[in-house]
Amino acid sequence: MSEKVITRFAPSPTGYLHIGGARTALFNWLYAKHTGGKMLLRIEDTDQARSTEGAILAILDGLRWLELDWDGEPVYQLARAERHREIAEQLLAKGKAYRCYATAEELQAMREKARAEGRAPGYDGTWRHRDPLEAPPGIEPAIRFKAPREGETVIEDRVQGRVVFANKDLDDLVILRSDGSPTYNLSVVVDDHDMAITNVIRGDDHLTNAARQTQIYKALGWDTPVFAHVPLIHGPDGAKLSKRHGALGVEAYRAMGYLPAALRNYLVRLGWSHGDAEVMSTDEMVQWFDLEAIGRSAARFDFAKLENLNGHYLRETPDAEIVTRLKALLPEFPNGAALAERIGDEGWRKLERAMPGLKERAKTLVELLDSAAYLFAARPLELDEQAKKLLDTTGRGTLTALLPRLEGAPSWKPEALDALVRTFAEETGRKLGKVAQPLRAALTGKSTSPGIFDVLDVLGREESLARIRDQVQ
RNA sequence: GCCCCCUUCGUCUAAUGGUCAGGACGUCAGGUUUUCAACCUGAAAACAGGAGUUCAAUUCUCCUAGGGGGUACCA
Repeated sequence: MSEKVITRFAPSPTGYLHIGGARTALFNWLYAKHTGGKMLLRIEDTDQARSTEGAILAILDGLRWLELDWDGEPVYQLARAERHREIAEQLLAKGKAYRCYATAEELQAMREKARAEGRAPGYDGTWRHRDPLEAPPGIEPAIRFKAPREGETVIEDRVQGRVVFANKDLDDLVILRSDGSPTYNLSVVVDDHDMAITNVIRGDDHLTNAARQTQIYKALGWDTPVFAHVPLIHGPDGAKLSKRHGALGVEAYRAMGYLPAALRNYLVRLGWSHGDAEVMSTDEMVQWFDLEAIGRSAARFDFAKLENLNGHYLRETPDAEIVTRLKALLPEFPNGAALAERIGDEGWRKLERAMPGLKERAKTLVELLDSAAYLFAARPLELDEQAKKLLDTTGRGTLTALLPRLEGAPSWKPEALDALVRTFAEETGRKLGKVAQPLRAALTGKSTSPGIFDVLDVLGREESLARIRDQVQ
């Protein structure tokens, strides 16, 4: 009878939900779904100086946007400090921990000395056996865990394999600060135990912590969860992911116009694979995901691949949904409010009708909206002097000269252009000689390249295309 | 410094004690397309280096180099 899997995602709210955290959350979520278990969420806010309410909201928002749901209410670690303290006292009572009266300066000196001697820098255990009566007055003690000094601590990691640490390299870590607040390694152990976590899936920057935590589990007589330490994600240059690269919050990816499904698909393939499968549905991911297939080396973040994937998902997304997402995205643009006003209901309708032509050439929602700018541009268009001169003379021949200018000068074949103008005249019910004005109104100059076809898309692309083909032949 | 982890095309990765080392993104060249995009076809592109084990190593072992993580009264 196998226990039901319970994973957890445990971010510390000191910033946004970054891309590495998002992948960790995804892996936890996938593993929980795959095994029919649960994923819990724990906010590790014990660093009160760095934790912020805004960061908590950003993380919850990010998870929701990525559609990674968690079970139950989030657990706030800070609220459990009393319980952590209780366990620290228990350890103290059992002689598995002790009070340490060393000052910050003494600790500093200790580290330097150890380093100079080529030993692992760490607490030397001075207060392990020393009589508390010798404690200097006025110093509040911290409580240190009495780590084993001999032998080794072994972690059977589902990703990293068997990792062995010599106990002599692991010092007596502080579990309760002199101000009475618990430290990370204690809180994590107690919370994971109390929350009945069966699988800890996290970044491999926690590998050493896993060893220390294992020691604490043992001292407490608790079973350790199954560990899986996944490699970190690096920037395009191979260095640690920083703000300079892709270490943006997921909300930045949303703002750049990526779809959650695309981001999930991209992220899951970073460090994990299932044969040659590249594009996979969430259901497939859940079905195929497993910890053993996670690689052991760090992966670099590659925007080009994300873009490609996003374009793929964009093309598969229903038009109406794209419009909905665009509407939701608009407020995040610097000129969002103004743009929203300019578009209006009519604009959204036009946009949805033009969608088939628009979405197949955009890689992101932002690009898509950008290329649709002609639909909502202010009229009349801004034209340069030469274009105006040409317009003034009107007539079909002139239009032929004008259009390429509007287009950013693609090379139109005369007969195709003629057909286009003809089509446009028909569609709009104008006489051939009077097409310039309305066409000018339909096009929008400024940004990007509107593309005559996009105008036709509004009218009904398929039909227009067919007519042009007929006429050109 | 010390401890731990990693190393297959530019990038993400697959596979294997004997393979033409596979796929995807990107790149390049064609095709299709009135532009762009998409799409189709094709091409270039990798086992970090050195020992050892073996009839045979990309695959197993060791060393070196390089990269990464940790080394707090941060998480």
